[in-house]
Amino acid sequence: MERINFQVIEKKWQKHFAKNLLYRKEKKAKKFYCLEMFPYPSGKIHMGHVRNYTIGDVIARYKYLNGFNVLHPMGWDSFGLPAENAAKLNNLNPKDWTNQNIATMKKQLKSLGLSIDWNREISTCDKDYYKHQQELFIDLYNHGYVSRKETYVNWDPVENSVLANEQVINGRGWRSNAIVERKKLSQWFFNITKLSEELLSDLLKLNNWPDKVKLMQKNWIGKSYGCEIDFFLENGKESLKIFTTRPDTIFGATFIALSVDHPICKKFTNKNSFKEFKNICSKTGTTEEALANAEKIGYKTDLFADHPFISGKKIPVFVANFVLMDYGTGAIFGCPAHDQRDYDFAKKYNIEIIEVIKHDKLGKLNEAYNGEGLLTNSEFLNNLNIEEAKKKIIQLVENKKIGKRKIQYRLKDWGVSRQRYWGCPIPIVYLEDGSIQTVSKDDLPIILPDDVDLNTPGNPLEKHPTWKFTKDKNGKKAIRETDTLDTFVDSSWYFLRFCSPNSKKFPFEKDEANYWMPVDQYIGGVEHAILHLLYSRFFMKCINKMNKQIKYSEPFKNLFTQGMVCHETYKDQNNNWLYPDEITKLSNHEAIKNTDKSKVFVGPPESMSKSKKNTIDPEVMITRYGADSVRWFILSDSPPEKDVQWSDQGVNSANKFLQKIWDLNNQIMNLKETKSEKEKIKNLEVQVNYFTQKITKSIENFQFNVSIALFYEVYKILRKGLEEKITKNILIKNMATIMKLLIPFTPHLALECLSLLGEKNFDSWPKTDENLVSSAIKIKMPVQINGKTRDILEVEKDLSEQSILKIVLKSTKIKKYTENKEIFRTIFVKNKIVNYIIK
RNA sequence: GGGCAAGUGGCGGAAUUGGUAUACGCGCUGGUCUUAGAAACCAGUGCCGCAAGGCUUAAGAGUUCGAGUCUCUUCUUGCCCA
Repeated sequence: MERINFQVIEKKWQKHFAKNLLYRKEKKAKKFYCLEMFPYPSGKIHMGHVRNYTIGDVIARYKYLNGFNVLHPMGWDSFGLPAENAAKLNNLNPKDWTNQNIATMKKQLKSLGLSIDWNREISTCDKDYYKHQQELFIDLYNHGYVSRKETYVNWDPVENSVLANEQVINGRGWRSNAIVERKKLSQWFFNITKLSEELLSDLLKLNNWPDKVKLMQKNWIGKSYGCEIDFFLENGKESLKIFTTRPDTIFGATFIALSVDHPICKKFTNKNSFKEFKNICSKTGTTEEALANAEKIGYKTDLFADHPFISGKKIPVFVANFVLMDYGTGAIFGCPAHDQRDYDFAKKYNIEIIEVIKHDKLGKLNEAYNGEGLLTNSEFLNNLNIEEAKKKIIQLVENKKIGKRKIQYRLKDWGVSRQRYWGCPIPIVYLEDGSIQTVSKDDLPIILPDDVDLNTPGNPLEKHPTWKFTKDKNGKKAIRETDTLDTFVDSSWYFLRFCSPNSKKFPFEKDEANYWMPVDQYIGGVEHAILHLLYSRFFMKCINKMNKQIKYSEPFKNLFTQGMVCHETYKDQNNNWLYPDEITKLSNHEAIKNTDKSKVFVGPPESMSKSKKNTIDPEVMITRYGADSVRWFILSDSPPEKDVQWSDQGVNSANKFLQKIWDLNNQIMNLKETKSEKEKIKNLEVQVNYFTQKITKSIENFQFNVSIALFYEVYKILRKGLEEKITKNILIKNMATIMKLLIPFTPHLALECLSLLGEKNFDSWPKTDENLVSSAIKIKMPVQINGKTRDILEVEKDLSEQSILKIVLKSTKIKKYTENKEIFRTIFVKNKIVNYIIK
């Protein structure tokens, strides 16, 4: 068997891909924008990238072969903290480190044979990119989508720096291990909450997004209906506006809790006891989870409020650590019987507990009850269910003019300030009189300085000797904003930039954006289900509103979330992780360490990560087996939306099969002229047509693992055709059909085979002859007795019940069961099944 | 604690959506070739049984001529939110 040299043909065809893009000359052709989430240039590509970009490549090539004008670009999400850390470690500039990684990874991606249009490559850390981002920031600012607010951040006192929520682990900084504090800082925000309702309701339009992702976004936005109610303080002049989603429990209200930042707390700021309390509060983190798990503590004020529906009832006012100023009104009423936090709080501070919802353990409460039930102890609300009671009480509150029904969202504004160097500078200056100005668009880009000191803690731009000193539009002294933008901003509009990546004037050219957008197929990991996708939707909506010439308000028409790539983990006797090539497997569950032959503990497959050392380097695999084999394997073993387990045997067998295809192709070409009967020819053509249909359908359904199973089957049919010496031209024609179907999966091999077969047309998808298949193909019809299959008939399609029954009568297998028995019912479903019910 | 998925051989997984369960691949077993290994090829491979046959889609019930697929209960495992 002649073996193919993958390295040689892959290089050859990759040169071809670099010149031949997936464009149609006719601009009239229907467009298809295929986009995979762009990578962070961390150093080398990993198997997750291989899977993501292979899936995208199959779709892009398939659409192209079906006549679409395809946009399939790639870029780099190249700002972010890892570059700063790596730069410190290696004594490099983040820019150099990043660009080195980009060069490496680009070469690796090319070696996969992806159909990417590299002319459109963008990099978010490139000033030509972030210049336009600064412009967008100014536009958003001018349209009221940007604001500056004081807010609490996670502050690492050792690093002198703000931490993102995910950088806080068990209340400590991920790097310094210092206890994280809450610190109030002035930060820039994108006012995403202005569009909460639209972001929620437009989810209904996204018919081709996974339900799972839509649900996650829905929960994240968290729309709830509630009520604001004024509680008057004893003096009768001042009132506290509280927000609640459970107004039905108002008769169970036994205390009021305020956020430490509530305006009324100014009354106590001089008291030492309050200062001390506030200080303790600042020690808890800012996440919802941190607050939920933190011990509930309160500060009892000397204030009392009047219960709005029970005359004469006084309710104590507390300040509590679990009430947040940026949710609702910063004040709640506590109903300990039916809210666990309130219950914990009431137990601790000896507050009255009144149950107002009937349930099994009424009167014997040992935790809050928040299930269904009828109202009790609630005067005019008694015996209503929760929904009825909510309606009635809100009506009364509105009648009494002490509050109103209110819709509340869990979604918070998007804080975009980062006290970091390696990010997009914010185009804002501060004047000496304290006023704030946006930088003139003519002065963009504001370029990051190269000469920064990353080795002392704190914000590098702030400490730069000269960078921040500048002048405003009128020549007045000014200081630049030294925070940079969250890197999620960079990825919130890159899909628009790809439409016209070289535009000097605009972030994107309107005509190009209107032609290519929305993205027809977006592919990426489910880990971006909430933030990245929500922020991108927000940007698209803002751009649509700010500039009516952009037609679209949703960026991604179809979304596909692929699963992760997993591998077993290995640990040695000392509990250290081992790389797969440091061990030798003896059996499925046993392995030994290569160095000292000691026993290795084999762990279950987990998603590949450097920390667990269960990674496989794609470059090594591509060198060993070729890109086509790696692509083939990564698609073959699992449905794309599920996790896949990497297996060396799997990729090896992929390689073997591709060798067989190559061998078959050669044998067909080397065949001496043959001639066979018409019957055999027809049979082969029917089969190839049939598989063409099935493979096409499986691609449309994103079932690439099924496509691959079908290729194995159709290979056997062609191989049989060769052995039966079917007419050479027919074999060539049918082999070429299958090789065209193979282009999206293993483009190098498929194109090499096609060119040897003498095929000139490389860019159309095989058409199938539906009639040929349906008229010629015999179907297998199971014959059941009492629902159990007893025989399988091979019959022509569309036979009537009568003709089928005639054939059934001849079956000895069936006779055995029907002899001397009464058939009292026959079920016949055309082309499907016959079922006799006998006694 | 709440919500959403999912559970099919030794393993990854198929099943034209209610109609042959276990396609295809891996692994395993036996054989051919080879000095040997690798590779290649042939045959077998859900379970029980010598066989006829019976059983089998996490467990149990239900609807149906017929259930992996629909309904209910229970269990288990993931993911998201708390």
